[in-house]
Amino acid sequence: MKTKTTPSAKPRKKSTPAKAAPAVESSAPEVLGATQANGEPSAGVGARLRYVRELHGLSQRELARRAGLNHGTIGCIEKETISPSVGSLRKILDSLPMMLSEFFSLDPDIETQVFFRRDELLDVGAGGISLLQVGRNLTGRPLQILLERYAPGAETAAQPYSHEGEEGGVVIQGQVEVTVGGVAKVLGAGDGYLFSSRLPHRFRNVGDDEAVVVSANTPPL
DNA sequence: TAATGTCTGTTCCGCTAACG
DNA sequence: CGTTAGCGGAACAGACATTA
Repeated sequence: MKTKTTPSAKPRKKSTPAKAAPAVESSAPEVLGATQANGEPSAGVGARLRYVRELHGLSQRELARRAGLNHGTIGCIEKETISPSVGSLRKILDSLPMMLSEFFSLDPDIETQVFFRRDELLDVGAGGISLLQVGRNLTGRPLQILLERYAPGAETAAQPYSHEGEEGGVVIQGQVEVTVGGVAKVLGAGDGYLFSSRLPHRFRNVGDDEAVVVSANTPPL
Protein backbone atom coordinates (compact mmCIF):
# COMPACT_ATOMS: atom_id res chain seq x y z
CA MET A 1 0.00 0.00 0.00
CA LYS A 2 2.47 2.55 1.21
CA THR A 3 5.76 2.60 -0.49
CA LYS A 4 8.86 4.16 0.79
CA THR A 5 10.04 6.16 -2.16
CA THR A 6 13.57 6.72 -1.00
CA PRO A 7 15.64 4.50 1.19
CA SER A 8 16.80 6.25 4.26
CA ALA A 9 20.01 7.96 3.22
CA LYS A 10 20.49 9.75 6.51
CA PRO A 11 23.24 8.51 8.74
CA ARG A 12 21.70 6.60 11.56
CA LYS A 13 22.79 6.79 15.10
CA LYS A 14 25.43 4.31 16.03
CA SER A 15 23.40 3.38 19.01
CA THR A 16 19.93 4.27 19.99
CA PRO A 17 19.56 6.35 23.10
CA ALA A 18 17.73 3.56 24.81
CA LYS A 19 20.51 1.11 24.27
CA ALA A 20 23.07 3.66 25.26
CA ALA A 21 21.58 4.10 28.68
CA PRO A 22 23.77 1.93 30.85
CA ALA A 23 21.80 2.46 34.01
CA VAL A 24 18.90 0.47 32.76
CA GLU A 25 20.52 -2.02 30.45
CA SER A 26 21.82 -5.47 31.00
CA SER A 27 23.39 -7.99 28.74
CA ALA A 28 20.22 -10.01 28.55
CA PRO A 29 17.43 -8.98 26.23
CA GLU A 30 15.31 -6.75 28.35
CA VAL A 31 11.99 -6.19 26.80
CA LEU A 32 8.62 -5.76 28.36
CA GLY A 33 5.81 -8.09 27.56
CA ALA A 34 2.16 -8.32 28.34
CA THR A 35 2.42 -10.24 31.56
CA GLN A 36 3.47 -9.13 34.97
CA ALA A 37 6.40 -10.51 36.85
CA ASN A 38 4.12 -12.73 38.84
CA GLY A 39 2.93 -14.34 35.65
CA GLU A 40 -0.60 -13.09 35.99
CA PRO A 41 -2.18 -11.86 32.82
CA SER A 42 -2.48 -8.13 32.64
CA ALA A 43 -3.23 -5.36 30.23
CA GLY A 44 -0.38 -5.22 27.75
CA VAL A 45 2.28 -2.59 27.77
CA GLY A 46 0.67 -1.09 24.70
CA ALA A 47 -2.75 -0.79 26.27
CA ARG A 48 -1.24 0.63 29.42
CA LEU A 49 0.79 3.15 27.50
CA ARG A 50 -2.17 4.26 25.45
CA TYR A 51 -4.23 4.60 28.59
CA VAL A 52 -1.57 6.65 30.38
CA ARG A 53 -0.91 8.81 27.34
CA GLU A 54 -4.57 9.62 26.86
CA LEU A 55 -4.87 10.22 30.59
CA HIS A 56 -2.29 12.98 30.16
CA GLY A 57 -4.00 14.29 27.04
CA LEU A 58 -0.97 13.70 24.85
CA SER A 59 -0.77 12.62 21.24
CA GLN A 60 1.68 9.93 20.18
CA ARG A 61 3.84 12.60 18.60
CA GLU A 62 3.84 14.83 21.64
CA LEU A 63 4.70 11.95 23.93
CA ALA A 64 7.43 10.86 21.53
CA ARG A 65 8.83 14.36 21.41
CA ARG A 66 8.96 14.57 25.19
CA ALA A 67 10.54 11.15 25.51
CA GLY A 68 13.03 11.71 22.71
CA LEU A 69 11.66 8.83 20.68
CA ASN A 70 10.10 8.46 17.30
CA HIS A 71 6.34 8.80 17.12
CA GLY A 72 6.19 5.60 15.09
CA THR A 73 7.85 3.81 17.95
CA ILE A 74 5.14 5.00 20.33
CA GLY A 75 2.55 3.76 17.88
CA CYS A 76 4.21 0.37 17.57
CA ILE A 77 4.43 0.02 21.33
CA GLU A 78 0.77 0.86 21.73
CA LYS A 79 -0.18 -1.59 19.00
CA GLU A 80 2.16 -4.08 20.65
CA THR A 81 3.98 -4.86 17.44
CA ILE A 82 7.16 -4.27 19.40
CA SER A 83 8.05 -4.68 23.03
CA PRO A 84 9.87 -1.60 24.26
CA SER A 85 13.17 -1.90 26.01
CA VAL A 86 13.20 -0.89 29.65
CA GLY A 87 15.29 2.09 28.65
CA SER A 88 12.76 3.33 26.15
CA LEU A 89 9.83 2.74 28.45
CA ARG A 90 11.64 4.55 31.20
CA LYS A 91 12.23 7.54 28.97
CA ILE A 92 8.55 7.57 28.10
CA LEU A 93 7.45 7.33 31.70
CA ASP A 94 10.00 9.90 32.84
CA SER A 95 8.43 12.36 30.45
CA LEU A 96 5.01 11.97 32.06
CA PRO A 97 6.37 11.51 34.82
CA MET A 98 5.56 8.07 36.20
CA MET A 99 7.51 5.28 37.84
CA LEU A 100 7.81 1.89 36.21
CA SER A 101 6.18 0.28 39.22
CA GLU A 102 3.22 2.62 38.92
CA PHE A 103 2.94 1.88 35.23
CA PHE A 104 2.79 -1.85 35.77
CA SER A 105 0.36 -1.57 38.63
CA LEU A 106 -2.12 0.18 36.38
CA ASP A 107 -5.18 -1.65 35.26
CA PRO A 108 -6.97 0.33 32.54
CA ASP A 109 -10.04 -1.86 32.95
CA ILE A 110 -10.39 -0.97 36.58
CA GLU A 111 -9.29 2.64 36.57
CA THR A 112 -12.62 3.83 35.28
CA GLN A 113 -14.58 1.73 37.75
CA VAL A 114 -16.81 3.81 39.99
CA PHE A 115 -18.64 1.28 42.13
CA PHE A 116 -17.06 -1.59 44.00
CA ARG A 117 -18.68 -4.64 45.51
CA ARG A 118 -17.42 -5.96 48.81
CA ASP A 119 -15.40 -8.72 47.17
CA GLU A 120 -13.81 -6.19 44.84
CA LEU A 121 -12.08 -4.31 47.65
CA LEU A 122 -8.34 -4.87 47.78
CA ASP A 123 -6.95 -6.04 51.11
CA VAL A 124 -3.69 -4.22 51.72
CA GLY A 125 -3.47 -5.10 55.39
CA ALA A 126 -1.45 -7.64 57.35
CA GLY A 127 -0.83 -8.94 60.84
CA GLY A 128 -4.32 -9.10 62.26
CA ILE A 129 -5.38 -5.95 60.46
CA SER A 130 -7.55 -6.04 57.38
CA LEU A 131 -7.35 -2.91 55.26
CA LEU A 132 -9.88 -3.10 52.47
CA GLN A 133 -9.09 -0.45 49.91
CA VAL A 134 -11.76 1.00 47.64
CA GLY A 135 -10.26 0.73 44.17
CA ARG A 136 -7.45 -1.59 43.29
CA ASN A 137 -5.21 1.02 41.78
CA LEU A 138 -4.89 4.55 43.11
CA THR A 139 -2.24 5.79 40.73
CA GLY A 140 -2.93 9.41 39.99
CA ARG A 141 -5.52 9.64 42.72
CA PRO A 142 -4.94 11.79 45.79
CA LEU A 143 -7.30 9.87 48.04
CA GLN A 144 -7.33 6.43 49.59
CA ILE A 145 -10.42 5.08 51.35
CA LEU A 146 -10.06 2.10 53.63
CA LEU A 147 -12.37 -0.17 55.55
CA GLU A 148 -10.13 -1.17 58.43
CA ARG A 149 -10.75 -4.19 60.65
CA TYR A 150 -8.60 -4.75 63.70
CA ALA A 151 -8.53 -8.05 65.53
CA PRO A 152 -8.47 -7.73 69.35
CA GLY A 153 -5.01 -6.48 70.32
CA ALA A 154 -3.97 -5.76 66.76
CA GLU A 155 -1.98 -2.59 66.16
CA THR A 156 -0.60 -0.81 63.14
CA ALA A 157 2.92 -0.72 64.54
CA ALA A 158 4.75 -1.27 67.81
CA GLN A 159 5.97 2.32 67.67
CA PRO A 160 4.16 5.35 66.25
CA TYR A 161 5.30 6.30 62.79
CA SER A 162 4.88 9.35 60.59
CA HIS A 163 4.75 10.20 56.91
CA GLU A 164 3.53 12.91 54.56
CA GLY A 165 -0.19 13.55 54.21
CA GLU A 166 -3.41 13.75 56.12
CA GLU A 167 -5.73 11.09 57.41
CA GLY A 168 -9.03 10.90 59.09
CA GLY A 169 -11.75 8.43 59.84
CA VAL A 170 -14.66 7.29 61.92
CA VAL A 171 -14.83 4.29 64.23
CA ILE A 172 -17.77 2.10 63.27
CA GLN A 173 -17.41 -0.61 65.84
CA GLY A 174 -15.23 -1.54 68.78
CA GLN A 175 -12.67 0.34 70.86
CA VAL A 176 -9.66 1.78 69.07
CA GLU A 177 -6.83 3.54 70.83
CA VAL A 178 -5.52 6.23 68.53
CA THR A 179 -2.17 7.75 69.45
CA VAL A 180 -1.22 10.97 67.68
CA GLY A 181 1.76 13.11 68.62
CA GLY A 182 2.14 11.33 71.91
CA VAL A 183 -1.50 11.78 72.90
CA ALA A 184 -3.55 8.59 73.15
CA LYS A 185 -7.33 8.48 73.01
CA VAL A 186 -9.69 5.55 72.98
CA LEU A 187 -12.40 6.02 70.38
CA GLY A 188 -15.65 4.13 70.20
CA ALA A 189 -18.41 3.75 67.64
CA GLY A 190 -19.23 7.09 66.08
CA ASP A 191 -16.03 8.80 67.21
CA GLY A 192 -13.72 10.24 64.63
CA TYR A 193 -10.20 11.53 64.15
CA LEU A 194 -8.38 13.82 61.77
CA PHE A 195 -4.68 14.69 61.86
CA SER A 196 -1.56 15.42 59.86
CA SER A 197 0.26 12.21 59.12
CA ARG A 198 3.50 14.01 59.90
CA LEU A 199 2.63 13.50 63.56
CA PRO A 200 3.75 10.12 64.84
CA HIS A 201 0.67 7.98 65.07
CA ARG A 202 -0.53 4.47 65.80
CA PHE A 203 -3.80 2.56 65.96
CA ARG A 204 -4.53 -0.29 68.33
CA ASN A 205 -7.64 -2.32 69.09
CA VAL A 206 -7.96 -2.21 72.87
CA GLY A 207 -11.35 -3.89 72.97
CA ASP A 208 -12.31 -7.54 73.23
CA ASP A 209 -14.07 -7.57 69.89
CA GLU A 210 -13.10 -6.72 66.37
CA ALA A 211 -12.82 -2.99 65.74
CA VAL A 212 -13.97 -1.46 62.48
CA VAL A 213 -12.86 1.92 61.14
CA VAL A 214 -13.60 3.69 57.90
CA SER A 215 -10.70 5.98 57.03
CA ALA A 216 -9.46 8.30 54.32
CA ASN A 217 -5.82 8.97 53.58
CA THR A 218 -4.21 11.50 51.31
CA PRO A 219 -2.03 10.78 49.54
CA PRO A 220 -2.63 7.04 49.42
CA LEU A 221 -0.20 5.07 51.53
C1' DT B 1 -5.56 22.06 6.39
C1' DA B 2 -3.36 20.62 10.46
C1' DA B 3 -3.01 17.11 13.71
C1' DT B 4 -2.85 12.44 14.54
C1' DG B 5 -2.31 7.52 13.88
C1' DT B 6 -0.59 3.76 10.97
C1' DC B 7 2.45 1.54 7.90
C1' DT B 8 6.79 0.46 5.25
C1' DG B 9 11.52 -0.04 4.53
C1' DT B 10 16.00 0.54 6.62
C1' DT B 11 19.63 0.45 10.10
C1' DC B 12 21.74 -1.08 14.13
C1' DC B 13 22.45 -3.99 18.11
C1' DG B 14 22.56 -8.17 20.78
C1' DC B 15 22.22 -13.06 20.97
C1' DT B 16 23.49 -17.59 19.37
C1' DA B 17 25.58 -21.17 16.83
C1' DA B 18 29.38 -22.56 14.06
C1' DC B 19 34.11 -22.66 13.36
C1' DG B 20 39.13 -22.51 13.99
C1' DC C 1 38.21 -19.46 24.22
C1' DG C 2 37.80 -15.93 20.72
C1' DT C 3 35.93 -14.63 16.30
C1' DT C 4 32.43 -14.31 12.86
C1' DA C 5 28.13 -14.79 10.32
C1' DG C 6 23.23 -15.09 10.57
C1' DC C 7 19.08 -13.88 12.59
C1' DG C 8 15.48 -11.43 15.21
C1' DG C 9 13.81 -7.43 16.94
C1' DA C 10 13.97 -2.47 18.52
C1' DA C 11 14.06 1.96 16.76
C1' DC C 12 14.26 5.12 13.19
C1' DA C 13 12.60 8.40 9.13
C1' DG C 14 9.20 9.45 6.31
C1' DA C 15 5.02 8.80 3.63
C1' DC C 16 0.10 7.75 3.57
C1' DA C 17 -4.68 7.61 5.64
C1' DT C 18 -7.94 9.48 8.65
C1' DT C 19 -10.38 12.89 11.20
C1' DA C 20 -11.93 17.20 13.14
